[in-house]
Amino acid sequence: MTSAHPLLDHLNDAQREAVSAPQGNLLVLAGAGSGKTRVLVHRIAWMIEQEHLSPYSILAVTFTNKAAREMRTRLDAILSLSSRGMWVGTFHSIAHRLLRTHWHDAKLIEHFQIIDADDQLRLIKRLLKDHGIDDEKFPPRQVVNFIAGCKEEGLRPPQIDTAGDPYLHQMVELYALYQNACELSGLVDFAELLLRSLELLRDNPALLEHYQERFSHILVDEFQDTNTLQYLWLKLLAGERARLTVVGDDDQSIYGWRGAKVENLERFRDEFESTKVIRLERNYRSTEAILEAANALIRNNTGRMGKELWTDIGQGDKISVYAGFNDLDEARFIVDTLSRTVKEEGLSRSDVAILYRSNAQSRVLEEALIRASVPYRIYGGHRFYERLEIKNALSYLRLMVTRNDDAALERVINVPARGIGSKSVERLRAHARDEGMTLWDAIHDAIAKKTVSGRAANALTDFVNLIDELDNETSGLPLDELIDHVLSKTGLIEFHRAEPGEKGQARVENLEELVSAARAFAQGQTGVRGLDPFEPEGEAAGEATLEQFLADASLDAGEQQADEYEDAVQMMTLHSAKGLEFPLVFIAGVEEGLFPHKMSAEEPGRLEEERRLCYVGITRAMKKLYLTYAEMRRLHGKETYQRPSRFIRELPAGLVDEVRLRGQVSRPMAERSSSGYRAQKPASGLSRQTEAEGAGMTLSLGQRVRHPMFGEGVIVNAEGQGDRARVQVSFEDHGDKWLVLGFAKLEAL
DNA sequence: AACAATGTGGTTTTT
DNA sequence: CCACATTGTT
Repeated sequence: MTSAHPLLDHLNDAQREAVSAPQGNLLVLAGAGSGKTRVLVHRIAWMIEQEHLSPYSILAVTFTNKAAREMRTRLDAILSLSSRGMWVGTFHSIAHRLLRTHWHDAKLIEHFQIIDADDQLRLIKRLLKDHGIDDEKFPPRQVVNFIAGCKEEGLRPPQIDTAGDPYLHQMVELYALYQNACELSGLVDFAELLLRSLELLRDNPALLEHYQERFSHILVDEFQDTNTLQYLWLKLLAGERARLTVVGDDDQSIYGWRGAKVENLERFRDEFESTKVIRLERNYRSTEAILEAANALIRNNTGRMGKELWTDIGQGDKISVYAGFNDLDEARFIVDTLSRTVKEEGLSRSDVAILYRSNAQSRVLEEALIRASVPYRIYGGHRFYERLEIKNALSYLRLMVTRNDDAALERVINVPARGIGSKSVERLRAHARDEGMTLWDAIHDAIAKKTVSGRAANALTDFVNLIDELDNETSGLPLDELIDHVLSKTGLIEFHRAEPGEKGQARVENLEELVSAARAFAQGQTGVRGLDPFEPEGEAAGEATLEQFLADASLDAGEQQADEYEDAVQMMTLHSAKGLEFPLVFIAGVEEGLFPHKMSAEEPGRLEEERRLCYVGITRAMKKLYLTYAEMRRLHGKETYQRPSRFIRELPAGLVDEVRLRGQVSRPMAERSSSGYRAQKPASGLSRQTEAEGAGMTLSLGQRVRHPMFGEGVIVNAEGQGDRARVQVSFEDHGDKWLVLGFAKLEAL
């Protein structure tokens, strides 16, 4: 087919329609694997090349830095002119940019710093202690969530109606205290970035007018993940004139627990003028079997916007469900199966993903992989910039930029130990609180007024001198040399090197990595900025500043790096798997209580989110999908009986191939009477039966056996010992099955 | 100020 | 069971 424009080549009808839709508000409901990024990128290119829009008037918003980078890269690849001048970034990075540029109007200090969840938690803990508030009644975590929740709804303390509820009243009080502390220290948290920038625009009509005038076209990715604040932010920025293209999938909304509002999709359709809706339902990723299973599963949810994935790739293999005897058996099965498949199908190990609901599940799987010498890579866990040694280093750097950064100061005032113990810090805090000043100022004040002991005063003097000297000595140095100097002069390198075992070594390497990261940042950063009349003069182009580096570190936690070059099996939670695809996928622990997780099982809304999570997992698979579960699992140290997840039952029977039928193998029929699968642990009856069965069985390959349900067959494989011994029997009418000798009623022939 | 003993709780986490 | 945080001990 010949297209009107090369940008429309190799697109299907729906994609083409989305790319070339006339200027106006557009909602693209893009199913998994339907080429949504492609559509987004091509639409932007279309606007520029076909409709002669300036890149300067386009704003593209994503949730992750990775997505932003990918979009920029792909744009530059298809665009004939540079995408410079176009804003592409995450909600947070764009908000940050606005605040940096207009810090004064935003009522911030010029060198404000960003604090992460960890800093936030520490700050809250300190506040609770300082004000003698019971941290049992007000768990710090909950307080942090409450504050973030309020901000995400766009609420400031005075606007919150406590309705006479003393608990709520206290929470709001804490919110106010926390906010005060942040203001004093020049700290801004993630939610604050957004709320502040919204308030900045709302309260400065001229500024708002400027940006509304500029951004005539706004595009948003993963719209189902936006929260109320982000929605309001977009709406404000868009004003009456701008045209929005938003892309999302209500069926892949899995961050509701973090404030994301799927409803924003419908809200957008209803509130933005004459929004056109286009569905991308053709999937280029998975087999029919996988898509039909996913479709069937998600049909159990209510209130969907409606979408059915389809493909012409072909039917493909059925989905295999494996019932592990226990979690170890489940892991063994996964490792055996993936090793065999990689070998037989010629896959790379990185074509294989093992997905799970919670991180705790990775352990058993890891051990099985190690035992089989299969290289693997785990995503998630601690990110680079969140590591202790890195945060220590960054805290020194932050103090160099902003002495008032209490969060940073608290972290490193005695790291490495320099004789400023908890008592001294306690006293300083009290001093700071009484005088309404920051810790940095309190140190000076206390020394001047001699309210600290001589020894403490000396140590404190050394500390403030250290920071000042660092600042002076490094001015004008390239970023990496600057950091290198700070690391050695503060003694951080030595401090971490002295830590016992491998840990110290690893930490030093991470610190060295930080220096390299700074070097890379400096190289990538030079001369990218400029063009914006509202941007500050001077420092714009030229060398990367420490401040820019710190902001980048806060807003982009850094890819998980570790043996990136080795071909390894990919392990991650279902949440982190969103957006990825793999030829071979295992979803482990598909059990009631685990997935859906017990914390989410009662509330219908949360259960539906778990189901969407399962949908996300299933649609990651391109060619073959395995769902596995364990009938017995070690959870929190004790053995628990697990039931297969309801999600397995929701898959059409015709698409499912039970690798080993649950129940047949794991428990004798007699044990299953009383209360279904919650049956008590098989006790005395088990061992007796094992002996009886075991005694009569001669275990040899090729042995003919009879099973009460499957009839006659031949033993083709065996493994294990005692009552855990399992044999693989090739039945005449039922194919191959693994049976546990201790349970299955096999009769030698 | 470092270390052991003891207690507690244990989804998911783009920024 | 195991990772952590807080308490008590030297």
